[in-house]
Amino acid sequence: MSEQLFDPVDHDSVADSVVAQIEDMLVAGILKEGTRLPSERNLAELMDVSRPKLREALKRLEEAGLIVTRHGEGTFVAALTGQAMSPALIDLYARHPVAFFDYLEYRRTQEAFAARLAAERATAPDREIIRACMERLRQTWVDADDQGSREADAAFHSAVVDASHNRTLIHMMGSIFQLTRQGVFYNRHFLQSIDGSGKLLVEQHLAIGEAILAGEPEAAEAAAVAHIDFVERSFRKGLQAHERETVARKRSLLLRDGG
Amino acid sequence: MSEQLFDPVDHDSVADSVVAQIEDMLVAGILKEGTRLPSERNLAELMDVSRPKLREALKRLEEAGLIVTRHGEGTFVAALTGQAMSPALIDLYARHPVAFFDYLEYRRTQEAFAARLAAERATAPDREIIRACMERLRQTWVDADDQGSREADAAFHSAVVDASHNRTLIHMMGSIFQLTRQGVFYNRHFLQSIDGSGKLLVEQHLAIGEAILAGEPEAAEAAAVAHIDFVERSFRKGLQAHERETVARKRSLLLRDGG
DNA sequence: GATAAGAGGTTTATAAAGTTGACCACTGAC
DNA sequence: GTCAGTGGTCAACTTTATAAACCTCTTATC
Repeated sequence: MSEQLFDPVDHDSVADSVVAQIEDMLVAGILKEGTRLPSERNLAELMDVSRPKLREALKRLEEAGLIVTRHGEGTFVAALTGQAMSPALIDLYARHPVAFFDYLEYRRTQEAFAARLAAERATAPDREIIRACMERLRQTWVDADDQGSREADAAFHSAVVDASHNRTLIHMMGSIFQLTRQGVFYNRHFLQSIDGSGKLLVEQHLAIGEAILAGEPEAAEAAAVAHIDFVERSFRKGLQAHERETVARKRSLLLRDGG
Repeated sequence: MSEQLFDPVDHDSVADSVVAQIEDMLVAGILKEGTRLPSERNLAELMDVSRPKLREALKRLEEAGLIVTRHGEGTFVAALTGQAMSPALIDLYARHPVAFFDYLEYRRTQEAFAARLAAERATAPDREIIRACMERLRQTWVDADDQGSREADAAFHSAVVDASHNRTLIHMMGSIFQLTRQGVFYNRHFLQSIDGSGKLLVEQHLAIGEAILAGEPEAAEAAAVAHIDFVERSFRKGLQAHERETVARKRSLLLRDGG
């Protein structure tokens, strides 16, 4: 957190700007894996930069694992997802908070679907696992065990998806949980923005679990949607509060230093 | 609207970045009129730029009427508001869409307050003027007269504030209406984002007016809040739709050019 | 198999932008 | 009148970016 009223300017180079734009297009899904980029000469012209500077940017993107260049053939978006998201894509997402809202939007529909199917199809072993996860969620909250809570959260959602017995869903959600498991969005700022203590989160997880165990598809779906809605509202509020804090701090700096 | 998949990079100079940061601080209310900026040597160090480049930026801000420099004394934020907002501040606000939300937030409370007082205190002449404004709103909508609608809108809100008989409120809202009267936010994009036709807007204005004429403070206040809430929701939706359109267009460009 | 076009890869010279540092003039406090 | 701190100006140097030329690889065509 800066204590300064005036921030140092970015001094972004031309290559920095090119990298930023291409990364934004990757995050937004405009550029998908396998896509061939325009030739270097063409792209340099489109982006109004010199070819050496464009090449500098492309080299950095290649070193980050986001693109591949082939001598004599062209430049392509690298394979970013498969069984799991590539480290390159995970790192990219982590540096783009806006991706979190898309991530939640996707998760909302997928997890509502998963919760509904799980309520209909959970087997006895599925129920055992879900029950165990629920207990673990309670216990790690009581123990104020952050790392444990994160693992319990991911285990719970994974168990719900497994209980849906829909292979495609299980497969696709594997990549999504990669983000959660590696703590991409579970950072200090995020956790603080939610309810202070996290108790509401635990209760929401338990509500989903109980609806599944009771075999109530509508209730399970509604609880899953409510959970993700809550997370999104909290996160948005946290961002807005952070922005206001920054502005207020700068205002107070001005008063302190004389104005 | 760009038809290109890749946009030219900004090529912002160091001076551009300095100007942008200081303008942001002016819009955010961090730097207020009369405030003395740090010395050039100090500010250059804080912002991590050379002194000649800082001076280039300050010169542009001075030419824009936002700051004043005095040889041997220092650099100060110019007088930006008084009876009315300075052209410099109006121009600055126009270039910062985020200011619109603050503007609406401020208007919401002020106009709710004004509507309530107007319902309690409107005299017979006040009512005549408000009635005439309501008729003008209806007529300009029927005639599809955009310019007339804009003028009728401002006249109506101004009449409501006048009917409140609170001198401070009348005085303060004068500057706010400056923005509306000069069409700062009533641009094509904004009008399109609201309901397509604007009929709902007219109905909301009439609801406020009718509550005032009927002498119902609570109803007048609620109608004013609902009106501003509607405008804000519509504008926010318009911005989001615009962003999605841009992303979708770039995606379709990729498919068309081969991918 | 040879050729051509279009791709990526490298290097040099030049131009543009930015920084460093020194000095001048004005203002206000003492 | 002096001094410190402010804005104002300018030259020399460094860094960044651009333009242009050339090399090497790949693929399609004949």
